[in-house]
Amino acid sequence: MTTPRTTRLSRDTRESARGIPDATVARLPVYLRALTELAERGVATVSSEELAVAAGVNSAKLRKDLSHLGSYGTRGVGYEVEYLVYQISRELGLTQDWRVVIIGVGNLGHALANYGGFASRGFTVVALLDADPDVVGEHVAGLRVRSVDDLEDVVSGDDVSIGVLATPGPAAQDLCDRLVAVGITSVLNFAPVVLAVPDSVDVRKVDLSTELQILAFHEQRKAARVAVHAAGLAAADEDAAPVRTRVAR
Amino acid sequence: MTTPRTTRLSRDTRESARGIPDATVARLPVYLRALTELAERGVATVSSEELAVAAGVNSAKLRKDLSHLGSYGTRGVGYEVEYLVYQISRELGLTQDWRVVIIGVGNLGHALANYGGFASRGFTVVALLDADPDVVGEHVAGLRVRSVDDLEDVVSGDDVSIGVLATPGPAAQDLCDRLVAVGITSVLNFAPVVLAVPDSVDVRKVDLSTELQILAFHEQRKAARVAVHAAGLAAADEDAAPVRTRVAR
DNA sequence: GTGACTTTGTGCGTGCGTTCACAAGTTCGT
DNA sequence: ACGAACTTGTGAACGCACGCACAAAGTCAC
Repeated sequence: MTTPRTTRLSRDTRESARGIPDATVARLPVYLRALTELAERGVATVSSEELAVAAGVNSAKLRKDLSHLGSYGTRGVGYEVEYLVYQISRELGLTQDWRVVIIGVGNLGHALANYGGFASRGFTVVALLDADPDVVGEHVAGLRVRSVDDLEDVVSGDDVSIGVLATPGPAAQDLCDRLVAVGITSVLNFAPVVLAVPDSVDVRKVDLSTELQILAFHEQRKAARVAVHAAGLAAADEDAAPVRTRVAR
Repeated sequence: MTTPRTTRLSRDTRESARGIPDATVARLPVYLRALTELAERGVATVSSEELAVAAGVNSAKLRKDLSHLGSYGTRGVGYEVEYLVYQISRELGLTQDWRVVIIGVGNLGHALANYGGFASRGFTVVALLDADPDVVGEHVAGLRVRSVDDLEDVVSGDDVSIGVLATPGPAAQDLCDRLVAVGITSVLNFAPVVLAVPDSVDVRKVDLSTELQILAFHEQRKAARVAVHAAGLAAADEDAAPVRTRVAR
């Protein structure tokens, strides 16, 4: 979701050779994390039911997801943890190192640069860029912050494939355009804007404010339901009637 | 998706009177943001097509989404921006103030506490909690960081309805349990763990590492496709033959 | 080797979400 | 007043995803 959810990731809906459904891909990292934990605890084998509980999904769904990667389980036994970790990692492309550039070293950029989860999974932050001259030159997470003016140099020179935008909203589209122009094809966007990119570029958006608003909606609905129950059905009818007038405006 | 997807938000699938599909709810904040921008630019009226472009969705989908809220458009004209902003805000529950507590004031917690998008949309951070004695007592975003020991006091005393977990993974489940115990029914989880909660509690998870891994998958697939094309169809056929399984699977 | 037991892999029905395409309603020019 | 142009709201078709339920395949005890 997704959702949070996704932006333009299914430009090619044709079921390709190893066509793994997007919904499955989105869950693989969760499985991977659960499996890694199991491995660290020394667990050698796991059933779909156990893993499903750990990942917070239905066991049938888990099995179907894994079946898209191949038949890596053993009936009557389960899945070998280490082996499955490797297979999922390979499928996700985590057996190679991905070079990442983070643009925007404010509060969020700091957090991202220091986030251990990146480095631990084959992602290497190769550069931090910021537009603020006061920030440029600072050392964050072992890297010297460089100016956004160097964007083209950094991305072209080094073999960077993923750009992370942690800037204020207004700056994001321009920087995104520049990233795309230098050949970046994957962008993780934390700025509160909808980025326009060519079809060949994948964008995923993470929006804190959006998530809170979705929670607020459900929270409100829960509160309303309780209120209706408390007030009885008569009150609910009163509410429903005026809504019809509102349709006519 | 997206994507960052959702955890157990459809416990009650029954299409209620105002039953708005989850997929629609997830997009309303995006529409709201686009509309707010238009309003600030002084735009009075917008067509579904224009708004759809601004929000990065299909115009038919946009119209269907909005139709779930009621008939707020005018045929031949479009939607009145201010009015639509109000209607969506009301539907999302943003006309009331939601009180939020942030737990974990590390890099990410700092970023969250200082994030303008919260306050601007009816969310008030009423407390920051941390387990680290060195952090407790610091002032962040105009609030004094308090100890997690005060969690129960803070949440019960004040009328807090949403908890944000920005702690390391291992601490999250315990803190979540305590939040639930004191009556919190909505949790936004940044910790890299799958939280176990009662059905009555909504959890949304934001996972930076997951997002990057999904991007890596697509990036890898793009690279693979290019490689096949570059190698020519002969090579592709060689591949295809053994993978006749590819067709029949 | 055989039968009881466990667990995977998947065919199938169902429901949700997306998109098309068009009727219904509104404005504008003449 | 009327027709052309526009735009919303929605019926209907389609496709994807989920989850049930079971056959296939393996293990274990004896």
